[in-house]
Amino acid sequence: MPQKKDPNVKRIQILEALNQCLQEKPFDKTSIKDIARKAGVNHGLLHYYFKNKEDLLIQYIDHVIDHYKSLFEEWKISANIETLEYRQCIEDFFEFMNTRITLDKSLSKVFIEIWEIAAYNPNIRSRLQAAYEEWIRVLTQMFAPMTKDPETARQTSIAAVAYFEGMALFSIILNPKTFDCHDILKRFQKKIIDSL
Amino acid sequence: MPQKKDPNVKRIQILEALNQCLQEKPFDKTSIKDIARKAGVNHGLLHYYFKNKEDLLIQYIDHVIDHYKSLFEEWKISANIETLEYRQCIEDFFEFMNTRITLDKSLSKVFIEIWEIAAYNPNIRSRLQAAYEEWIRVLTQMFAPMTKDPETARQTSIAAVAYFEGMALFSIILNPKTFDCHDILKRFQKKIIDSL
Amino acid sequence: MPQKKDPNVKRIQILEALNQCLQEKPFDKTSIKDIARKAGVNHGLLHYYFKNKEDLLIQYIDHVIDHYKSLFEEWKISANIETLEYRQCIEDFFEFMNTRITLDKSLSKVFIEIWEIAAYNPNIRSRLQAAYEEWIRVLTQMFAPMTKDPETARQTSIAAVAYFEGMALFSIILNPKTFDCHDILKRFQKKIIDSL
Amino acid sequence: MPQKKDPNVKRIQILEALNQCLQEKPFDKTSIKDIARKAGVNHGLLHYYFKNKEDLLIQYIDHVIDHYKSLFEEWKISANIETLEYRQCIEDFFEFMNTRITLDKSLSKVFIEIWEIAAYNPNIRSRLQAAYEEWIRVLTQMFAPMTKDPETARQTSIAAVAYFEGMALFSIILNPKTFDCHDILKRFQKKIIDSL
DNA sequence: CATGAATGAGTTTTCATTCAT
DNA sequence: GATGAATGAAAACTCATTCAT
Repeated sequence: MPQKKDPNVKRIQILEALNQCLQEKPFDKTSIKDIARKAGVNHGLLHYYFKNKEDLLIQYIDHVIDHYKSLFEEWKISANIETLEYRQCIEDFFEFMNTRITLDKSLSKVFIEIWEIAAYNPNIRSRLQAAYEEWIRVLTQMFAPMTKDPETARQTSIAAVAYFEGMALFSIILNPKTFDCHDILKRFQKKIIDSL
Repeated sequence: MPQKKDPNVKRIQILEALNQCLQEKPFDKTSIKDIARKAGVNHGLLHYYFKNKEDLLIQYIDHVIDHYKSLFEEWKISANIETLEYRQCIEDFFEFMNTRITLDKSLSKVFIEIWEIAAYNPNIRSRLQAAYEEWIRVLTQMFAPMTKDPETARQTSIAAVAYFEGMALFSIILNPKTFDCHDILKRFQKKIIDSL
Repeated sequence: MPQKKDPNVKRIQILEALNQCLQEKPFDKTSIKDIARKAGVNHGLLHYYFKNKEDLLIQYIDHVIDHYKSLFEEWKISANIETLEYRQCIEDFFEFMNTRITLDKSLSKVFIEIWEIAAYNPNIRSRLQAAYEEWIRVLTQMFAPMTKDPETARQTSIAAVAYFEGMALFSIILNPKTFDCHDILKRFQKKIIDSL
Repeated sequence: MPQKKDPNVKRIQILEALNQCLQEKPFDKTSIKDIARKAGVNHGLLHYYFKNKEDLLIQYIDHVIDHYKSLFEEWKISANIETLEYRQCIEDFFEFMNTRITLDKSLSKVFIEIWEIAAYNPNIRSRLQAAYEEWIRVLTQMFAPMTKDPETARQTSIAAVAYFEGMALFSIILNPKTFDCHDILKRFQKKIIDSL
């Protein structure tokens, strides 16, 4: 017996199709028909689920950010934060970040695309800002017990996230043969912790 | 009587027009006519100076990178590197980077656009790689005398440049009221130097 | 317990919804979904009650013409025609026309739309012709006792109806502040009667 | 040797193509490609000469109204108005109206279309209003010397134009076999003149 | 060199219609 | 009867590119 149709199923199927398309072409060069083809649905249907291409984009970016967040929630549960020392907790978190986010090439590629869109589109930018602010806030809370003042914790967080994003960028842009991304990430994460 | 015009004059006029256009719209949404209008020339002429839109883009990116490099050459001359201590030299270079490049918002905006294009276009990507490689090499040479081994110098360079690019990104994406970009840049540049 | 619903109830509900839609947009720019929304029914249902959009249009126009006719029948009953003089009867009829039809702005607006459709669609045109023919016939009968020959009565009827339709058009198209539609209508209706 | 190209030549060629299209289909059902085909030009060119379909429509309607006006100017010159009696002048003008405008079926068909568009589009409506106001003003000036007060002249003009437009409508909508449009027009034009 | 008219491919979007549930 | 997901045709519009002048 077919279960009751959840309109979200197809909505997410389309968002995932867009995600795949963004591995090949930037959003502006990806046509509605490209996405529909990849999703295996009729292109007209995209306009049934999404008001227009911009709406699809916004929902996609929210979806990516949500994915990000749920990865973090997942980690929090499995990491048993309460049982860890401050330092250990940060180290674990960095490792989670590295393997699940910063070095996830398809995620990084998508994020370069999102940065560019956000640079020109204030609506998208404010959504992205909120996500970064939250990420920075989480990190600030982790750093706080180890720093002499909250401002230092916040500044370190911003610098750390900037560093991660720069490395994510390089993982896509630079020739992977010429440097070991994970290695460099870890080395300077250690320095960040030591410097607190 | 005016002597024969240098075809480069108009070529660069067009490239600068594109630069201005990119402050408003991404390349894919900027039409040939937009650029021609901003350059004050007929749109048909763009196809005389550039084979096609992609060729214009490539020449533009080369032009941006050249601009970058000449900024650096300029600094090298005015900084009297030979007369400086290692540490002082690096500090001066960082300050030059910060004020002339990383915190130049219009340059950062353009770079976000170039990253995105490079992420999808191997031809552009290899050009961008070469520029980053050179930049990293310059920094590595500066760091080398202060580190115990060349690998450390190179890794530190990559991490430093990643950090700068991340901060450039944040200067465009994040709300400028919520953090002081220059302040954070300087603070962690000091840490980088100390850690060598 | 509700008895079986009369399918006509919903049919007319849809036709009335179309009538409302036509106050805002022409038929070609009114979508099936617009009409369904205004009628408070599912859009798929429109294809149960009407073969297609053209069929809906035809039924709508028949419905408007029927409405017209029943207005007239209503008037005939309440006016006690038999008790009136010829002249009085015509004057009363004109007044009924003016207030209930010609100066009913929403009706006039719909009629301008119907004229346009009829101009291009022979099927609609023949329906509209029949309605005008009947209207002209009614008027001819009223005029006949006062004219020297039936042909004069008929020609006067046609001219009179053309005049009314022209004034209905002007009530929608011209700036209402620049002329008093009712005033002009009455003045020349008097002349028509006098000229018989 | 080809004469210098006047961009108006092609512009008007396109407007005339639209005019032909409007004999077959209403504007909303006429596609840009239909018009381009009839004009014998590429459809993309229509967007070169006209900002969009609405702009094309507006220019078309202005063109029709201008055509109307130049017909009138032409008549004024050939009619030797100054040499005519008031009554003769009006009679001549009515005859000009009948043969060149009211009974020009293709013009009437187009006007029914314009009425409909004007009923829904305030921009078009105000253009049409201006044209009717001018026409009414011209007629008012002709009537004025023969009426006891200017208001009567104006009201008679409005009624007369309404009558002509109603007859133009009937020339398209009613079965031409059932009445003689020109005959009826003339008969009641005479009555109008007599009643002044 | 410079102009701007002309082309045609490609894009988003709308919408009547169908149909399984 | 009623619903809403799904389809596909057709529309307006954009734009890089070409080319005659």
